[in-house]
Amino acid sequence: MADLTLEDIAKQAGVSRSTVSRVVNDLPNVSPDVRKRVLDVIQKTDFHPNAAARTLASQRSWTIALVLPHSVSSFFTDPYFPHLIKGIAQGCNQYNYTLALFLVGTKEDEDMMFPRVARKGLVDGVIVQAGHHGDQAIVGRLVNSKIPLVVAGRPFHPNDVSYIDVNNIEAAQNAVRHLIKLGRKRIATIEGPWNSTVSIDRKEGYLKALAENGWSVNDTLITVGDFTEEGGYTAMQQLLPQNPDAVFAASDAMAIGAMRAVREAGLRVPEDIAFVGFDDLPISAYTPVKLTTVHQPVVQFGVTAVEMLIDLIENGTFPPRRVIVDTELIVRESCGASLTK
Amino acid sequence: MADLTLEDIAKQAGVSRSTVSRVVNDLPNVSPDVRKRVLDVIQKTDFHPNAAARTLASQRSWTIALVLPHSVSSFFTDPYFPHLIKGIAQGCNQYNYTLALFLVGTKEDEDMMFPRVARKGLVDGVIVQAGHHGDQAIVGRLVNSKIPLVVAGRPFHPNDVSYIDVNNIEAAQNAVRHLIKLGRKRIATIEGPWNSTVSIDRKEGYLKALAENGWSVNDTLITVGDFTEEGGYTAMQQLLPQNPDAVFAASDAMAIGAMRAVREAGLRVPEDIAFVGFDDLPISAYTPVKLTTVHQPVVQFGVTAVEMLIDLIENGTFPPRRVIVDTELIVRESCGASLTK
DNA sequence: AATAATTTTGGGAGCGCTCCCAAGTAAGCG
DNA sequence: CGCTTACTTGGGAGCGCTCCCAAAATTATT
Repeated sequence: MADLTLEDIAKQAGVSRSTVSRVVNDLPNVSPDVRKRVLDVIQKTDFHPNAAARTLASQRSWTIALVLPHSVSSFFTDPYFPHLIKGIAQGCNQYNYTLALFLVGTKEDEDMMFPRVARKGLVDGVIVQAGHHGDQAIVGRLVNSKIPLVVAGRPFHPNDVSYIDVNNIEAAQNAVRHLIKLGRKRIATIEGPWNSTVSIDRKEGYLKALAENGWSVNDTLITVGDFTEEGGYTAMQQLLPQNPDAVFAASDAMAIGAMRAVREAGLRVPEDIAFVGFDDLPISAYTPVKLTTVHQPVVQFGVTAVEMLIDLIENGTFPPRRVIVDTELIVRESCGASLTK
Repeated sequence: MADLTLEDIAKQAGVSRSTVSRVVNDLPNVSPDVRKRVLDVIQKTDFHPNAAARTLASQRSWTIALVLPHSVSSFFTDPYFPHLIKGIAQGCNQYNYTLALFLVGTKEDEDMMFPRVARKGLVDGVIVQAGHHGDQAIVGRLVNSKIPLVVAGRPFHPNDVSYIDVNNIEAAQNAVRHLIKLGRKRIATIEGPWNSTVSIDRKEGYLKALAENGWSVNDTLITVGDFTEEGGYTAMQQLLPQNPDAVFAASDAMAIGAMRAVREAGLRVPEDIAFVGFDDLPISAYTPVKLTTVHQPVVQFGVTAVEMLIDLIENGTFPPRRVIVDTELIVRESCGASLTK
């Protein structure tokens, strides 16, 4: 009931503190009967070793930090974040780590978070969500602090940092390839804002798909949104006069907004204009015309990020590790695949 | 650069370990010039005290746990969770606490989480999201462990536990009152599942609003959903033959599904049937007919939960504290308020 | 100027573990 | 049966802090 220590358990089991420690940590070289006796006492007394003492003595906290810069309000609407959190929490559970969460909204938040994460004795390593230009300051400070670090999403300056990212380029390329294969000729894109690596890569995939078919790029078929429904709507209005017969949107939210613009213009999806989105939002399966989109395995992504980080913690941070995760194209109605059957 | 200790700083500043400790912890009884000298060394060397050592010596970790049972998939779609996390993270920042996040999906997760949270030296207190019947086991174990605990959401057995909840009863009552004031006569409700206190309370609010007007309850105007869009749609189909002229839905998702059913039946919102929802989802401001709904101050709710917990940590857990947070009715189009003008 | 009251400073003890080394015990082998 | 080689066990030292108490320095009081 009261606060027990190793020594208390040792006394009750008639052994030494060291032996109890060995049992608790599941180390070898303890005779079976002694181990059992100690285990019984531990069970009976519901003993749990003090985490702080263990951390102090072993210089390992078995805790990792997840740093989420949430300047973007998409934190509240994009299911990416809950899925990422779930994946990372799951990875932590699996490897017996505790997860410390740092939401960084303001510079003050950052200054508060930083010493905690960088100082010894609290966390063994850090996963930081980056990929937006505004996150680079945090990433830089983290890199300088020499703590084991995994960046989720490709950072702007990926030298010497370990990161995990979705294969945005190939995913986008596949999406556009799919539209080409379905016979679309004037394929437009609504890209994301310039300040994220995600946008940059998805656009590159679009361009590569055109290039591999020997198509030239038509700049009037390229517009830029801000990853929101509104942004997609506005971008589509600019696109409409160019008579595209297909659109690859760099996010589902933008695709949904763009389809709304198409509907309001009296055109049909997918007959007149086909759509492929990106993200596989839950709602994309329920839109008036169900959206064909790129699905990212976000939960698995989170688990893998944890595994990478543990590798860095245990085996050193050099050389930096890279993991690029593949995606899946979910074919539904908006691309018009069913029309050609 | 290397790992500094209090002793190192003390040597460099020409004082004792104790004095540095006093400066670091901002304690009185240090002469101004000595304090400055120590502060300068700390600044120059970028020293941060070791968290584990501090925790071990002071028996305070300055960390709180947030336990989120996420059996329900609404974790990924309901912005309630990100907002709650944000509020709690914000509260932690404000009071210099670190947040440890535990996502509990399975029984194994629970068994993993539990010793961590209950054992000394890791967290000083716990906030657990409850209010669903399935969460009661976790709440029970937490209560038994005697660790300072705040439940977010009214638990099923609220005796001797401190909790914070939204004023669901009054909020629902106000919503229904609003419909009554607008002249609606056959007001139906789509309630949530039986296994959550939220559902129970929102239904009670509905009943109270009828009662205070001397209306009798018409059981055929009461249906039950599961908080999802689909559930609302199905419930509304049952309701339609009863010719309600208004519906109070216990969640926005259900309201949105129900409005879809109304539209498909060829009826108009709000002319034929008025709607009030609950939750104020971001999408509710963009539905074909903008949804009148109850807004909950979730971020502030989270901050307050942290404040409650800190109070329990510092001043003991007895007597249990209660906080009931007020809500706001957001009047948009679906209730028909603008029709009567 | 001497004493008392107060403030500032230093150092020992201890928080509850892990890690290392030495001592003790059992097993292996000619 | 004595010796080497394993395995098992116990205890000291130390992780880097906080807290307490006593010593030293400063200030107030008569």
